[in-house]
Amino acid sequence: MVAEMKMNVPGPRISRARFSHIYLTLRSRICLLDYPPGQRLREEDLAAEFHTSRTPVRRVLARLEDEGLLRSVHGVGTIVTDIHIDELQQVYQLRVEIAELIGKLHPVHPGREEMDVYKKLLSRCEALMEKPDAREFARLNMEFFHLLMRLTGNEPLKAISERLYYQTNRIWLKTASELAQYDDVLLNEISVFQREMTDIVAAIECGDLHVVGHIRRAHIAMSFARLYAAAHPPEEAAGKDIV
Amino acid sequence: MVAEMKMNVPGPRISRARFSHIYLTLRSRICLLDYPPGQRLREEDLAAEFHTSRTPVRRVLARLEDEGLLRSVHGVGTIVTDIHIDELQQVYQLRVEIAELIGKLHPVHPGREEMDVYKKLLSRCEALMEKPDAREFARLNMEFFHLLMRLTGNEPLKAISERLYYQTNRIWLKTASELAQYDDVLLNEISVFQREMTDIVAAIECGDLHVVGHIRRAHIAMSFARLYAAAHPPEEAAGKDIV
DNA sequence: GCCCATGCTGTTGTATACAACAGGCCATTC
DNA sequence: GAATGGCCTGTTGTATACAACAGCATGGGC
Repeated sequence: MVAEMKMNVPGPRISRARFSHIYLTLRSRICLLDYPPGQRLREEDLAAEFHTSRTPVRRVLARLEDEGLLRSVHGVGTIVTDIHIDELQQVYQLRVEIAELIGKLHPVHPGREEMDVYKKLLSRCEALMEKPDAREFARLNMEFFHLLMRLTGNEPLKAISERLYYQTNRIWLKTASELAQYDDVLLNEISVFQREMTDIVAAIECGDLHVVGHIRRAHIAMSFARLYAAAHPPEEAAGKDIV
Repeated sequence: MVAEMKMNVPGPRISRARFSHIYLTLRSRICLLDYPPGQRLREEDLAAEFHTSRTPVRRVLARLEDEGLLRSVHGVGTIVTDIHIDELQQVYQLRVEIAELIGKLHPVHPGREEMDVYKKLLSRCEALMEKPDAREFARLNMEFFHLLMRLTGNEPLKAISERLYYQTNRIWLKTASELAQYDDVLLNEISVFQREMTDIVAAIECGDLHVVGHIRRAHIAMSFARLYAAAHPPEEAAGKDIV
């Protein structure tokens, strides 16, 4: 009820809504590589696009910089940060540990209509197997993540998990786009993802949210291992050398 | 050499240093209750105090608002958030889980001079037993926390732990200041803290940083339990009712 | 006497002009 | 011809004027 009372506040609402809109839009563009690493963003361009001035835009950019997605340099520009799997190892290690807390802290069992959303994502994933598309895969991954976050009622946990997720989720698209065996890798990744979703949905239907955490943990760890292996070819000549 | 060239960059350095200074100062004031919950901060006053304009101050306030320490309301003011133990339960639950990760992820064993700092804090704690002082206790607690953070090399873990710590660490000072048996509670709390520090120092000297995490976890959980009990008297009439 | 409307005051949010800064271009010089 | 110095452009950081907003007091109407 307290939350609903806040909905009545009209003044700050439009301000916060605009901030949220710009923030989510830019974050999405960064994570889908619409703004690839190294891209320079001009504050005035963004201000014009969102029909506002630089001031609100700078608020958003400052937050994205806090989260490690941007870097503003005086006199140069605001640049999308580059990422490398080596620098993300710590984030992945933390994500692995925290993944288990979903389903452990304040577990929330989804209702029927929420399960339908899972089913819908699963069918979209099957369709993706027929017609692979990296961007759609990335979107699916993000939507699935946000759905998983609804399994816990612990708000700080949600916020932290989301922050860490968005610090790492670009790396897959970036690595994939640099790889030679693009289609093979993509198809394999989709297949793995499909299995993860299937397993997690099964675990939820069993009512055991702890298991969801374990599955998730395993998949995050394996995902990192695959990315790490792709960036560090095992001694002998690999398919393609990055760097 | 490349790193040293960046040391010559004067421009952004002073900007970031100023931001950091204002941020740390305000956060400290909030957490030491120099700015008690409900206090209204005027952006112009802060700007004058730090010899700058509202713009940089607003950057800091925005971040403190993100972290839940402030709340800006258009047309009203920027207000220090009020806190209640019930609303912090989720944060505490998360802190309990995350505490164990210190010493587990990328453990860093302190050197001799760092151990001396621990010893120095311990002696300050002993002195505090003789002459209890809530504010000095809070400071000691904060310094000890920051020292503990040096036990891990995982930077994201540090950042998250710090964020969660500062979301909760005011509640003790606030609860204590509202309590009747002020001195007794304070002395007991110092005593408990002294035991925690002693145990943790012993664990570090044994070289087992995992144990440090377990000790820390136990103490955070117990600290929450004591605060919760103080706010929710066990049915029958207690010493004093809050609310 | 009470109630409502309206203006007043003080605050945060926004827009914008200006300062500080980095990088590249070009002319000048050795 | 190459190197170096200064200028020039474009960008982010800062300061400040103005708009939007909430709360309160005050006065008029009933």
